[in-house]
Amino acid sequence: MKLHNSFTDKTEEFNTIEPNKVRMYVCGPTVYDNAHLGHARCYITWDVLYRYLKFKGYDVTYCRNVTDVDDKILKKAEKENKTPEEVSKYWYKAFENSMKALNTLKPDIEPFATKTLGEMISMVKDLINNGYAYESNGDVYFRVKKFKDYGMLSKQPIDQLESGARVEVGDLKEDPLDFALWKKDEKFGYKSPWGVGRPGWHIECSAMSRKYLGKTIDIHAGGADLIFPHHENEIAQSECANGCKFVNYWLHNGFVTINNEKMSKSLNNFLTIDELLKSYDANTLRLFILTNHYRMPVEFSDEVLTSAANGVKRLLNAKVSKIDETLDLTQYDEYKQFVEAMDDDLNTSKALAVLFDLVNKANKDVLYAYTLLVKLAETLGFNMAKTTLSDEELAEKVAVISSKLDENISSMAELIAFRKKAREEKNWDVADKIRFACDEVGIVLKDSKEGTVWELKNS
RNA sequence: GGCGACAUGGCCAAGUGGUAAGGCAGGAGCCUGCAAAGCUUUUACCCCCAGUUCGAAUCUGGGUGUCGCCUCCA
Repeated sequence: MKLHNSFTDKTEEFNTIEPNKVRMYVCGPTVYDNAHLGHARCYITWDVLYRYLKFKGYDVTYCRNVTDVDDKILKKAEKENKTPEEVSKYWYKAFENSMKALNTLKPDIEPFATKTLGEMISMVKDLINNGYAYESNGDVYFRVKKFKDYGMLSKQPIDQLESGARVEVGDLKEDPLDFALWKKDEKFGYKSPWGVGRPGWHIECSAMSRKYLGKTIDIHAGGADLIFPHHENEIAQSECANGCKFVNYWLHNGFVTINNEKMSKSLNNFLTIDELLKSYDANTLRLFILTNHYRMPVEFSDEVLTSAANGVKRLLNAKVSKIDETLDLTQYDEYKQFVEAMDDDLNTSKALAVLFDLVNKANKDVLYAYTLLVKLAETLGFNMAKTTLSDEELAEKVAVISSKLDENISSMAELIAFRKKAREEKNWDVADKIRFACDEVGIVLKDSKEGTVWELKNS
């Protein structure tokens, strides 16, 4: 398969370090507030990559960190008179719930920054020892100029960066470009060889990636806004500390915009995942996101979301036939087209076209179509299961219908049989009355030549 | 100022040299007691200009417009 590598700016054949094994790292959230649609795009995109790599048969280790030490968390803690741990724990839980609601798979490893401090400190020590970093009044900074490849990822000419950099009066840095590896903080800090302080944001990812995945990894992914300075700095730290290449493939997703502006916390124009899930379901958000290529910007609008919601209906309305586990799905053209599309730098838009083609075939009773549709749709993370009711819930609904009709009916099968008889007698008043009674409890009756089936509304 | 991305039918969107996938919305037809769903069918020469080529949405140059990064940010 091919993936677009931001480092080389080329779409390259994907080769793993170890045969059949993939180690991927995704920059996770800083947990201090609700996750919004922009986060959803990022984590759904990499969820699809994770799922697809597994689908391809790779043994994948997916690591996504949780940043739980950060200025924003501390600020919030002070404001709400809580400990930083309480704040980060609360918002991590919220994040986890949102991710679950979006039907994303849990990463294999979700390290917390505060639990990886040892690795960070040892990495900073290494950098000081080999001259890439220096201590300055309790802070530790990275000597950017010493790393000759600095700017390779973001393609920033180093002199341009310098002219744009702010030179602060009384700065503790040797050079304005230098960035913090460790920051003095006597109030909320942790013990270190340089006094009490906190790690810089960039070192967290370098350390967690090294601890859990190793010095050189296959994939490192995240939002495009992390390219500079975050990922640039990670490369500098990791390669200088480890003396080897850090990442083989850098992958970045595009932004969600709203009213033609990047959706972000600072612009305060974001829609949270939880809010959105009140109006649109997880499949809808996923379809909305996967309709676009992951590197393209995506403009949010209710119109587009509604369009996605209707698309999901078409997917789920595909005529159900029995899932046949014995089929060799790989032999079908649609399977090959799907794989070809996804192999081409995750062309989900094309892959979706294959899914819709299968919907059409399923509706025309092509035997393998439904089985293949479900299998491929689930590979993209769609939930193809029909919403169902527990026996108790259904019995309750039947009881309500029964009382409305003034009949003694104890099951849906009985109800449908009762209605069938009425229809055969062309007793339309009774048949319609049953339809309306069902409708009131959220059940839709679908008549066809083969008989009548019931479904839940909006599913 | 530096670096980069994008501009395809009413909306969204794929396609990166050979005469434009797919989804949504709309029209027409079929099916249908009703309802829902479904099936068939229908609408583009791809921002503008110049160039390369037998041939370009697709390559080159110029223009216009929109967005992003260069500070925390998915």
